[in-house]
Amino acid sequence: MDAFFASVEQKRRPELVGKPVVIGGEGDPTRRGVVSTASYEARKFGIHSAMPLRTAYKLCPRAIFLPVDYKEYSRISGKIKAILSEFSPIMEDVGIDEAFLDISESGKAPQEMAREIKKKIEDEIGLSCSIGIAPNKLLAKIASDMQKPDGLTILSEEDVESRIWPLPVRKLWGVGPKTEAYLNGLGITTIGELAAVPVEELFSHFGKSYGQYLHEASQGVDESPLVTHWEPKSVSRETTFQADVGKWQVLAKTVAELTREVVDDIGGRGCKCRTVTVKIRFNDFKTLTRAKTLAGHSDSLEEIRRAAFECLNRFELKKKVRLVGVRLSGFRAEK
DNA sequence: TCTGGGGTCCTCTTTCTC
DNA sequence: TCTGGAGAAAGAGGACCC
Repeated sequence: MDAFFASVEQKRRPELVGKPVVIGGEGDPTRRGVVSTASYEARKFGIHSAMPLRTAYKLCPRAIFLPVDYKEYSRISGKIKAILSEFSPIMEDVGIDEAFLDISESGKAPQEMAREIKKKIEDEIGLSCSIGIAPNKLLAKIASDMQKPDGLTILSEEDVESRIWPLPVRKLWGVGPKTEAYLNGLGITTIGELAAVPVEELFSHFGKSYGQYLHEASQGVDESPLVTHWEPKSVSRETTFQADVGKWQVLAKTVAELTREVVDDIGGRGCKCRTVTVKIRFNDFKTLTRAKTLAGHSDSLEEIRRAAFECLNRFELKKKVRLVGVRLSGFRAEK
C-alpha cells in the first residue's frame, strides 16, 4: 500500500487530502515517538519513516501530526488481504500493508491481474497500491518499489543486469544501514558491483549464510517459497518513558504491567511460554537484555512475573532508563 | 539533542551433559 | 579420578523488516 497509515487517515478525513500528514506515536510532536508513515506531501519536506517526531516537526511545523490508530489500519488491512486472497489462495502476509501472491497457477496474464487488483482495492477501499510482478519474491519486492505510488512494474530475469544492477545495494531486502556502510567501505555501492564480487570474498566478510544470500540476491536469485502460515515465536511489550526514569519503583511497576499484558496475550492465544526476557534501554541508548528459562512451560502470571523480576534485578541500574520491555518465547500450545 | 514498537533470524559465548 | 571434547541448550547482542 502507498503511504498506508497516512492514506487511511486522508481517506476518512478528506480535509487532509493534499496536505502534509505525519502518523506516529501519540500524534504529539513535542513528545517522544517516531514517524510511522508520512504522506507524500510530508515527504517533500524530508520527513520519512523512523524519524523522530520532533525532527519531523522542525522540518515541517505546519504538518498535521496524528496518533497511530492500529486498530483501524488492521481492520482496513484485513479487507485488503481478503481481496487479495480472492486472486490467489497462495498468499504471504508481510506486515500490515504488504503481501506476496503466487499467481503462477492462475492461468491469467499477470499484468491483467495486477490491474484488476489495483482497481478492486481502489473501488472498494479507496486506496492506491503499488504492485511488482516478477519470477521471485526478491525481485517482486524491488519491482513494487520502483514506481511508487500507484505503480505497476514488471521484472524478468533478463532485466536484472539493466534494471537491478544499477541500483544501490540498500535496495536489496536484508541490506540495512550497517551492511550498506560496510559494503560502501569495500568500494561496493551498487548491486551490480556486489554481483561482481567472488562469493568466497563475501563469505570472508559476512560469513557463509549471509554471504551466500548476498551473492544470490545480487544476481536476482531467490528460491524462497511463500510462507502462507506461521505461528508467533515470541510476544513482547515495551514502552519508552516520556522522561528517563531513575527510580526502581517506577521500573518495577512498569515491568509488572508489561508482564501482565504479555501473559494476557499468550493466554488469549492458548499457549504457554518457557523463556522470559526483560529489556532495558539506558539514557545513552545502550540496550541490554536478561533472560530466564523456566523449569517448564507456564502461563501463570505469578510465576512469569517472578522470573521477570529476577531478570530486572540482574541489571546494574547506574544510569537512567528510557525504555523497558518484557518478552515471552519458547511457546507450546496448551492442550 | 534525538533516536517507537512489534517481530524474525543469525552469530557468538557460556553452560550443561554425556 | 581427572581431563577433554562434542553437541545441545541457554543467554546475550545485533541487524533487519514493517
